[in-house]
Amino acid sequence: MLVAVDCIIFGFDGTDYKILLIQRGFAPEKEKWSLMGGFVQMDETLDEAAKRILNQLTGLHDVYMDQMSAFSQPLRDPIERVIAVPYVSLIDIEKYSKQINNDFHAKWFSIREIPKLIFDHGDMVELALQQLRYKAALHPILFELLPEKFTLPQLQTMYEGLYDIKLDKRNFTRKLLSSNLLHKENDKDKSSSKKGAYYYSLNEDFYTRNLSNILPIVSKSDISLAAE
Amino acid sequence: MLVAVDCIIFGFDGTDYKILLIQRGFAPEKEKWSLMGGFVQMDETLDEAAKRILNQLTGLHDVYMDQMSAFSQPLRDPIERVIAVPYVSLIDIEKYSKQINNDFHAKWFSIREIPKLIFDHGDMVELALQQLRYKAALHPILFELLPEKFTLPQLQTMYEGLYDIKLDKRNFTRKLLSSNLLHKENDKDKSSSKKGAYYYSLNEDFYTRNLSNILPIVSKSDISLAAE
DNA sequence: TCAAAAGTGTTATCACTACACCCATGG
DNA sequence: CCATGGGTGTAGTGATAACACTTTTGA
Repeated sequence: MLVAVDCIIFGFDGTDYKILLIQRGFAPEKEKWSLMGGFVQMDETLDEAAKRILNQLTGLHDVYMDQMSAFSQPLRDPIERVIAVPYVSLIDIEKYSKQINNDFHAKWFSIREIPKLIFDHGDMVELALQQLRYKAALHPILFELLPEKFTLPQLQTMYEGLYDIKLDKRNFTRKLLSSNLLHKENDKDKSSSKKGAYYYSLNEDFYTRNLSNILPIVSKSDISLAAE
Repeated sequence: MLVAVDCIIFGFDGTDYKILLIQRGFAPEKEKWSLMGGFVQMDETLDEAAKRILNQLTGLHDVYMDQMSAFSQPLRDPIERVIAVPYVSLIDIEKYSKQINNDFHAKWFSIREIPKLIFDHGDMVELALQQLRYKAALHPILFELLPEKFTLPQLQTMYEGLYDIKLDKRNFTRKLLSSNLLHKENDKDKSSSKKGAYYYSLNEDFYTRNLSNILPIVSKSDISLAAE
């Protein structure tokens, strides 16, 4: 029996959530779009395999990764029995584009326009999104999608996009600022307005201490449909 | 590479949380205490394997089961490479004792007195408990541990035991009753007091609809230490 | 009759929601 | 000078937390 790891790699470009897909260079399903994946080697853990595979594609290290439930339908891969363990990763889309590895013909797709994927990769993506919505409502993980410095309007757009909701600017700002997660910078981002929006950065200490704590950003009613 | 499933089976006896362990009848680690487990067959999914293995030991069907993250240290099993996928199950301890299968020398252990387990099973149990605490704080899953009819004091003891906290009886009652999860029966349980406590049963419809929704029973501060 | 557990209300505090105007700037 | 997006405060409402006495009944 083989065990594989598949990476669902999320990015956010300021407007849309994207996932990174590759075009398979080998049979079966050559040329079809697929998640980046690979077999687990005899001397590595699943986490190590996932890191290795993500690094192969993106060149990135130290990326947020989260193991999902295994996919184990006996016939999910028509050639042989492969149990797949998907990993959700969140990356800063800008960091990636600097380190791109073109061997895999990778491309970002908006999550609203995902092509048909091989095997059960489509289900994996759907589940990954559900889980992202669930988890992001309780824990401040979405910061992983942003660059070091970001603005409050960017942050808000990111949350609004994930749940397809409108949030109140004032309430959102208050909640985030009172969370102690943010550190205000002195400079502004003027790319999207004339006035400019102040940059913020993560309070790293506080962030790592609180990643596993419950710290809801959106309200319960917004996530009820997205439960794990 | 082999893939195995291990079952962490929780029960609650009215006072303590217990897990069901077996005494291994074969090498390696013969006679040592261990989780009930088994290899995944070529024609079954992981969920099916977990159900099969749980049924072998307990005789039970339709049990709450939840897949955890895989354990994949290359040397976790000294004989050969086995990736283990643990499953948390919650069962009504009374139902089990009626259907006990003695082939496996199974025994309930209080979670405060768990013996040394083989391989990394001890870590699995610890992680399972953490996850149970996390999940039970957000979703009404602990009912799976109780018989059809139960009392509010029982329920409260169960929550208090899991988090090692004291809850206010009035606030707890109010929260549970306002949740719509419970249906009051006409009879009382007189086994633990002279006055007797009314039995309640689950509103099944509402329960299944809301299992995946967020419905906190204990407060955030109680679960912060137990995050996934 | 009394010991032991069950049941029941009220108030204060805190978190969440809704809502509208002024500010700064580049063009 | 004006169009555009950024920034800020307050009041009402609902949820949570703290708190103590009465009821029932078997022994």
